[in-house]
Amino acid sequence: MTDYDYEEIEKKWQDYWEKNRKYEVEDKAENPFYVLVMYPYPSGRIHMGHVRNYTIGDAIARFRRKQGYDVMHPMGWDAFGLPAENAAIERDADPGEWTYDNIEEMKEQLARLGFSYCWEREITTCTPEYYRWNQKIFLEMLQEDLAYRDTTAVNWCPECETVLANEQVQDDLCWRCDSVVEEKEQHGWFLKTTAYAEQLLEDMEQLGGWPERVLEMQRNWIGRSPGARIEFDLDEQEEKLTVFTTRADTLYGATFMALSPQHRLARELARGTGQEQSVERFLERWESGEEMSTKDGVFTGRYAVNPINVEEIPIYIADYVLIEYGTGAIMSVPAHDERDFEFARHNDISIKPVISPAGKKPPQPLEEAYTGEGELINSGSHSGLDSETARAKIANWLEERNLGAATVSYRLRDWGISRQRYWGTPIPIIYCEECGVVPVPDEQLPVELPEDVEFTHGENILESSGEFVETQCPDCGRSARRETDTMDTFVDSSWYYARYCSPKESSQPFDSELANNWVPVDQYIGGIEHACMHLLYARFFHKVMRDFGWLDSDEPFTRLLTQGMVLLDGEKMSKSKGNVVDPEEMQGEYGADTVRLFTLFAAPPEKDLDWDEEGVQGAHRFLKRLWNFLQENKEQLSARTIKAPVEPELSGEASKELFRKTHETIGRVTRDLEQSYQFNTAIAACMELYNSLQDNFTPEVGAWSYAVLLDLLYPIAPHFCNEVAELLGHEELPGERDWPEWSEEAATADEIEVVIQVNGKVRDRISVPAGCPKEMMEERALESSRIQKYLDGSKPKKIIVVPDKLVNVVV
RNA sequence: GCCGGGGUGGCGGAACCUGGCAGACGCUACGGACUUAAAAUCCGUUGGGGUGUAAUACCCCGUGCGGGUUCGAAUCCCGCCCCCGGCACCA
Repeated sequence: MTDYDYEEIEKKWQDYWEKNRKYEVEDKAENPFYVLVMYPYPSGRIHMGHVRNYTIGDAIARFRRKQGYDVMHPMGWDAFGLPAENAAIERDADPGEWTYDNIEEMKEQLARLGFSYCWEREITTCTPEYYRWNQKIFLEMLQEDLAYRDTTAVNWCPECETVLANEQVQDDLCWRCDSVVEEKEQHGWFLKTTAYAEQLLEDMEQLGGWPERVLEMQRNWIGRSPGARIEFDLDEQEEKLTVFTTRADTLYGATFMALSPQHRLARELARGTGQEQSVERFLERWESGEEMSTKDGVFTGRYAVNPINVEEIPIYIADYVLIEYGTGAIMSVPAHDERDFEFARHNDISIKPVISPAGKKPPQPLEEAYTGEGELINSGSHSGLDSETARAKIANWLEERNLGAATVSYRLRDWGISRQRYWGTPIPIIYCEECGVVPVPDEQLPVELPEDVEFTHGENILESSGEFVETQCPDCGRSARRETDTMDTFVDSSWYYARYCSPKESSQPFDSELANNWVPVDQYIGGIEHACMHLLYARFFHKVMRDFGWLDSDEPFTRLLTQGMVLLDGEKMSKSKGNVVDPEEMQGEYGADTVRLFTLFAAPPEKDLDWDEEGVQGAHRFLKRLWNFLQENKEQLSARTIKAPVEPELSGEASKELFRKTHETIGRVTRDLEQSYQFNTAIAACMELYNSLQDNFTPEVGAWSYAVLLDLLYPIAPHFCNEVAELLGHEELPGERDWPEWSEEAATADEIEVVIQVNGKVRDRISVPAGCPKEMMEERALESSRIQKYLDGSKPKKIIVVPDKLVNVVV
């Protein structure tokens, strides 16, 4: 009897897969299935989060292959980014070399875990062959007015020394390093994600295969809010004041206006009103960062005219008005908005109720704002309307007079992609004193990263390259300067899934025909932390590329699985806490198949998984038991070809039960994997089958049943299953043969144990033939002596019979 | 505050969609076998309480809390509590 030598076995099959190029797939597959896992940043070491992510992906890929699909399961590297550059600054390393070395190392680690990638499709985003297409796409967007340059307040991460997009700031902290983000005025390039806000929302209808949680997060992030834009005339001024409101129905109740302290008219309005000093004092307090509340504000000395009733209302500057939402100015209706109410009370501004809650009169004086809907009062010709109708009518009324219009406001901002860092895609723009902003012409792409740079903190490294910065204007030929910012690395990952379909394409980002054959990705797998970053950007890119005519589909990822985190003792693993479990160590100690098995068994994929070494040992024990079972029953299990037994030919209870259990298990595992990738329950079913195999082993069913078990476990523990099948002399290995078939009928027992209840409580169990008629079940139930006892000679009130399940006797 | 997800043994989790034996499967713990001994392995017990026996057995309670629907509720409905996540002076 030989021991289960996972080390040797795993090495052997990994070599076999590599040598025979088992996981390559044709560009034009007949039966395509695209499984994609979020590619890693090549930090040099894989961690448990990667292992979990890639194990799920690999099991899905192997399962679908066995189902007969042509599976594309590619892998690549999110190879631009800060760590390489920091290594260059701190250790004088070459960022490219550092990155490529890491890639080599991680590739080996992935291979040791037995992942079945199409390595010939590998992409590395820091190569000019890849990033030149970032540049191309950017220029196309520029042409279509989807990219623009602007100077605004941006998020600055002092640690990363770069600007961040709004999505990359979480609770005022940098998503990557958790530093507090600062506000800074800076120029930069933006992509018009807002132009697609509506589609990004609408097309969620097509994303039935996404977790509701992620869709909800994106919905919140986009923050659609339908309302109206309304223009207010200013007294003695040419300018108008534009506001956004969701409550145009309360327009008659607007008794003041409020501007954000950052509004461009904030200072200007006060000029010549005698309020200059108060305004100036307030703004200085505000600018110094003083803590303020809803009550804080100052009168500008000016008035605006409410367009609907021509009333003059005072204009204030108020701390509670945000510059970044709507127009940075609001019409204030204290009777119907809590904040406006508080401000009005504190600053002695009149409060005028214009909405009355269903059938009631608003109390006088008003104790609090009524923010609900109702019937319009004090609203001139619009009085008597309900809120909803009034909103439409008033918007119409304004539009006819050119004073406003119905509009939709979004929380989503355009995506700022400029990064003041070296290790990224150069933005292909040239600044010429004569011609202004000039795009780099196609034939000059790629704009490559220069090597004559000095790696230092504190400044944009690209600036230090004379060779790079100094250039000629493509239009006029005079000397000009290149843009020295690089692109956000999320640009790379926004379209990489399409590049995998034609990774070596050299005349365009990807071959549309090939991409349309694979895209959208059938199953995408990754962490939920990308819900409002990568997953939103990729959806945006996909729609843009569709509108360029490059893709047919509306969405990049049909189904999305967001796997949970890997924890240790309920805590996130981190180097600083020193509670990191090293995948390599685990794989060395128990083998890749065990690590894979445990990872998939310990929790459903979308939940967090607490790493538990005793659980790992349990998984290892299961494989060893299967191995030993083979060793002990080798002769009876051996077979060249696997033939499913036919039920009528079976003799004996054990054979029949094992036959039934095997069919049942195939059904359960197939459903678990196909519908929701619930590997944990699928594995539990396999363990049950093994338990039954031990209890009910017979030569006539055993060999087949054991072979089926290998098929079912193959996606999870591929080395093990192949090895065992080979030892048994199977002509075709689990990795090559089809997913087993089953029938519902064969999975159903001839005799079924049904429960007999009295008043809903189980009192007895009897065995009846499957499909037993109701009358017979009822009769048999009443015959039971235990039931008789409860009946106590009296007649049952009612009897409920559920075929093949139970009889409930009501007394 | 608004929205989404969740609450089941000592632990991870199953059954929830589609009402019908709660606790599958695994881990831990305990007891036993094997061993000079230990590890490994194997067998048994493992929600709480009780009755009973050599033993098979039997009864009551139990899925966050309170109500409802139903012959029957972890599952469906209503109200509440708690936890996790997203958004948040968003006009």
